[in-house]
Amino acid sequence: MSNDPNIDAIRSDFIEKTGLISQSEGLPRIAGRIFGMLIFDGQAVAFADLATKLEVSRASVSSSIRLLEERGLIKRMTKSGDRQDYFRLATDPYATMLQGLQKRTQANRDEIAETIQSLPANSEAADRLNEYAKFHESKSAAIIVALETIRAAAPTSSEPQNAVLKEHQND
Amino acid sequence: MSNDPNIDAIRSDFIEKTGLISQSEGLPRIAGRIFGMLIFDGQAVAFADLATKLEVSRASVSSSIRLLEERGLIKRMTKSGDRQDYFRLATDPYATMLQGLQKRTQANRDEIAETIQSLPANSEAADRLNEYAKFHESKSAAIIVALETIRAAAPTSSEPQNAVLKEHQND
DNA sequence: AAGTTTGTTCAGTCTTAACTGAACAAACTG
DNA sequence: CAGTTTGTTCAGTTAAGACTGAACAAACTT
Repeated sequence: MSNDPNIDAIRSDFIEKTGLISQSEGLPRIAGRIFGMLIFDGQAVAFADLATKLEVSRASVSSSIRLLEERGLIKRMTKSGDRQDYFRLATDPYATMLQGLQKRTQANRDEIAETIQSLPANSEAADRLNEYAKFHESKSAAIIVALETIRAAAPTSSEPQNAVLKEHQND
Repeated sequence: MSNDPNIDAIRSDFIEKTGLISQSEGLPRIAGRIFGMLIFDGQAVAFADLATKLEVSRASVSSSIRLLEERGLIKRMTKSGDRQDYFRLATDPYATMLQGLQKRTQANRDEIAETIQSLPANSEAADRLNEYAKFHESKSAAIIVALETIRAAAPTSSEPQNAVLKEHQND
């Protein structure tokens, strides 16, 4: 947090926003707030600080962290001389989010395509199911376009934000 | 339903799939099943049949129907000589779904843009928030592309499926 | 009129998942 | 070694919203 009370208010506000947005995308609200905090602060944040500043239990932090890690949106870091884990945004979290969304959309399309395949050849329902499949298909295609846009526009800075922190090797 | 037990199984399967897909998109499962049933059957389905065939209460049908109507995904019809309401898919439900998604995405982007505006000019957080805003922006733009694709590809048949049914004028 | 069919509403139940506190294991410190 | 800090796990609570049954109003039928 900053020493400017005004900025702190904006920050809290932003964190709440990301919490709500993430919730609408199927993540728990706390995970969204963590994500928002990492965006706003820009530096690696300590595990304990996440719990303290967001006023949630360590258990909640732990499980939300796990979700965000699994989705490739954040990275766990360590700091020599400090036993705590630190977290920062992954290198290109937005591309990764889009990629995940695209995969799920494509999976939906494939499921519908399967249903169509299993239909007898003359089935008059096939056309309508196909419309539905095409909907998912074009959604998927569009997300790929968005992915390319974002990847082109983001030659993401390769500088680590803090030389003392180093990537944690997990599995 | 058809008289072919095989097709009936495929049909039920499909209806369950649409239920799950819709659920992942923030609609109640029953609403998704109704949507799926309307896709598969192709004809207008009576209110009572929705409750019976999906084995859910009329109350659930009523509220899910309301959601689907509000989103512009289905239409209520009447049949002269029949007191029941009938339902069919709206003319281009997929375009409408994409439009809704696009609006919500754009609204998210705008909220973030607002936060950025409220930040003092020299704030070092601005760049990171802007990345986040651009993510939503390109997602929104991509959905518009999908919309155009779908609208171009769907010169939707203008023939009513059943001459006896007529559009219900609601408000 | 009384009775029926229809869809909605509302209060309450049920389900699911988010969230918590406490117990725990691992890694440290003294 | 005993004691602390750290993150995870697990059992249980809480909260949100999906779903139901019953009461209801409106539009019919007889």
